[in-house]
Amino acid sequence: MGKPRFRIAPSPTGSLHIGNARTALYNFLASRKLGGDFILRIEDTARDRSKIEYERTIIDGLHWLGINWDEGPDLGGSYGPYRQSERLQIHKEFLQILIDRGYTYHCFCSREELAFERELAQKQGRAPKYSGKCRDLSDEEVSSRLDAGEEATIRFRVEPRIVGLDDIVMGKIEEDAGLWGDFVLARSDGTPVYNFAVVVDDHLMDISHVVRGADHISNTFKQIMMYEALDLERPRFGHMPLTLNAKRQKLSKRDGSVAVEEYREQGYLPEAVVNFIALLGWNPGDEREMFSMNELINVFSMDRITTSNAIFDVARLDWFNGVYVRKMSTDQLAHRANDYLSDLGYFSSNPTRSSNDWSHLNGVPVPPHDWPSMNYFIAALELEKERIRKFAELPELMNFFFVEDIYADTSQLISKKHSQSDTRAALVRVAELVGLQGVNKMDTVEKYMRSLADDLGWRAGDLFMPVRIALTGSRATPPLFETMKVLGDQRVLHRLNKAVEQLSS
RNA sequence: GGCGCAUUCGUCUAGCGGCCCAGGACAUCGCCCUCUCAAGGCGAAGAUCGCGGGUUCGAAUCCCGCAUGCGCUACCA
Repeated sequence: MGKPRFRIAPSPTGSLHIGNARTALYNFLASRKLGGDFILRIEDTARDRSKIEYERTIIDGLHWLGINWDEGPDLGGSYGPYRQSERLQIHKEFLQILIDRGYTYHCFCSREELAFERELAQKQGRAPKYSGKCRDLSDEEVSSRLDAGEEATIRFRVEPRIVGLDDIVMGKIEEDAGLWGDFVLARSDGTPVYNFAVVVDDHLMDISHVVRGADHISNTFKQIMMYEALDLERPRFGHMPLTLNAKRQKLSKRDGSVAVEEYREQGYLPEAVVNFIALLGWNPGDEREMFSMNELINVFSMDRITTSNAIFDVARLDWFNGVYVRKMSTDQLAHRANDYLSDLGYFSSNPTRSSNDWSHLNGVPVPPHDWPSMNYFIAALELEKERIRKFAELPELMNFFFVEDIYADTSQLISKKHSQSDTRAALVRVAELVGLQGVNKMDTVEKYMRSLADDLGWRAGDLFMPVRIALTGSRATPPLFETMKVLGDQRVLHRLNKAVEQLSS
């Protein structure tokens, strides 16, 4: 046997699902850890649900996460083609082997007939398995019905016995094939069914390890039987537990954010998503929990994959993301945030490009003005950095840095402990102070502000809050004086005066 | 209904016969820090290890039942 070869075989029936991403990640990690190959195969078996644009989304999503493969529809490779739909001929050849060896038979039962039988069985409390009605049709009958143009599927003759496997994560498991009934290998239009195609493809692609979701366990038993009928060496199988939603069901499209794309859109960092997902069903055996992709490759091992399903808890993802945000250099963070915001049309370091402004967030229609430089953005971001959980929060958090006029609620503007006119007078004095001192000397501004509060007989906090509201429109902001420094004299004065004006009426 | 797999704090998990009347992390709550919000520090609360039987001197850990959950049960993948 050659080197370890892993694969992921998503079907392009939707964008990259979080569960698929996790399966991909584990396969990727295992392949890198073992110095093997990782293959992407698109399971697009000619179906109404498969769409080529989803293939693109899946590839993009995987790349975004930092997962790369050695062979795939986009890269090629010596085991191609890597789209299942392009392997039809190959599948048919292998199907012919099975037919020649007598493992199959033609089935003329109609879908309606089958559905009816299934329903009946359900109603009577019997296992709904195929009756085997067409199993022993004579060769003459088969060929004459075929000649007459009757449609037929090809079924696999299941010989009742116990099928067992030694699963990488589940251990030894088995199932009684006697319960199955003969299953379909090829549809009446001649196209092979997934369960058969995987076997052929995995074999031809020399896959050594098939690691996939536990929802494939039943399939695996059937596939094992086909490997044997085809007389092929089978790969090692590993079935990993599923990712469940908060209602403890298999994560599905209706659960909202199940697509990796959505997390990207909400401004999560891919390294945080990877870290979080890696720990959903696997752990290093000690209490470490922060891992870069490379560290994951180093410590990953398949025998530490958990056996029970895990619920996807966004709160934990949020925490991971916050940690990564804080850990990153502000420069780097700024570039990432900038890209994110630009994509949303919010912000561009190139002033001529965007016509968007930040002000729609509080409903005040202010035209864009004074387009900030990257340095200004970085300075502002530096202050917000430890308050960010994901980039989607950025506009709300940083809004006040970028609009000309912020909206300050008059009642919020008035110090809780003091009257409107007293607050107004206090703000006038703050404005004088700023006008005199300049906001850049932050340390002294703070000193002066504190002594001003003393003069007024106010507690410092009672003075700072109205100023904060006047400058930012919010009660929750970065430290006041640093914020003033970033805003600069002009903005600070302008806003202070506005607030004074507002309090005058 | 049948079959398969799973079952430790709300969530992710550690644990593979004595170190566990169960450890860590997220979330929650409290305190400290503090100009607000965060971040950070400290602390609290939170799991009769799904239930019932065994085995054993001793079980979260092994065995058997039951319950629950999830998955599969298609001419879907």
